[in-house]
Amino acid sequence: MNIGDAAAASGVSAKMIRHYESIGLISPPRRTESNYRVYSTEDVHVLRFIKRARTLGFSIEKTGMLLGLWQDRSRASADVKELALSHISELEERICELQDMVSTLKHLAHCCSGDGRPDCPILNDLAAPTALPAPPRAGWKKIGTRHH
Amino acid sequence: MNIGDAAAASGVSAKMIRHYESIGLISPPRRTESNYRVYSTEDVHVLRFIKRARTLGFSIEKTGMLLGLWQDRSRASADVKELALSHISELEERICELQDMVSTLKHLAHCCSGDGRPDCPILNDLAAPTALPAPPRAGWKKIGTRHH
DNA sequence: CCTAAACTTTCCCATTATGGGAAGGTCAAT
DNA sequence: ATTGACCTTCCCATAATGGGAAAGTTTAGG
Repeated sequence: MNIGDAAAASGVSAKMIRHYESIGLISPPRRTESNYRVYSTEDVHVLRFIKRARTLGFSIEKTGMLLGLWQDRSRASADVKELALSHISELEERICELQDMVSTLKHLAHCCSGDGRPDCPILNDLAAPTALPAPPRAGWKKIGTRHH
Repeated sequence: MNIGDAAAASGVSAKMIRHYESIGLISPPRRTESNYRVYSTEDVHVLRFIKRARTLGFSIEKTGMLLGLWQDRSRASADVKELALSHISELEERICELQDMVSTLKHLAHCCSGDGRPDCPILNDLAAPTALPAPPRAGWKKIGTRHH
């Protein structure tokens, strides 16, 4: 099967198949005499595995680890589970960050009349002098006082 | 004030201040005779505004729009609100996607014994032949049958 | 006054994952 | 033989950020 067929059969674009090969996620397939890549149904299984892992949000690096575990018949399921759990944690952290943004924005939007008048609590919030963790370094010089 | 001070006062790194200038998000500040960028406290306000917008997850492009509205005294708060609401929608969509991943993964991890045995529902799921929307193109040729 | 440290400048490169597109070779069907 | 659909490699682009080099500037200490 050529790369286009493997792409259609796996859901991974031809472009990405070549990319995965170039970064070593999958091994280079054999080639026809005319240099076309040739894939087996086994290769397609691997590509689907990758596709599914990516769909679940695993980075390519972690996908590679999962692939390694998958192909290691003597793996411990504990290793896989650990990978999955740490990934869940990362996802949940990102969710929290996004939820924080949403709740702040919802509050601001709720307070905004949303009519033709210019006054806007959303802009006011964005423009509010936020207390920074580290205050400016020792008194800045006034601008325009330096001459060389 | 030099760029380092503006960075400390705004929470935006010097690197990013230059970057924002290069993409036109902020206007080029005047320079000293020795070519150092000079910032006013007004510039710092702008940078803080950007920082806050970025913290709330607005893309740089949308941040630029917000900045434009902020500086337009005759804006309608409805425009700002619309921007905010559409941003909220995007965030919520991303949250949903992440939550889908998490719930699938939690289910799989729950089903995984996580011990020393190799059998693992997580890997089984990843390896499961997923039904693809578009099936492979008309019957692939068997491999290795082509000779030129 | 000189030197060293701290700062600034520009420029290039890396990241993550994906796609677009060009230029050229190959294959299959008309 | 021509045409259209493939394939190949190579370069570039995205979004936002940072790292680091090489060179110039400023400032503080001695």
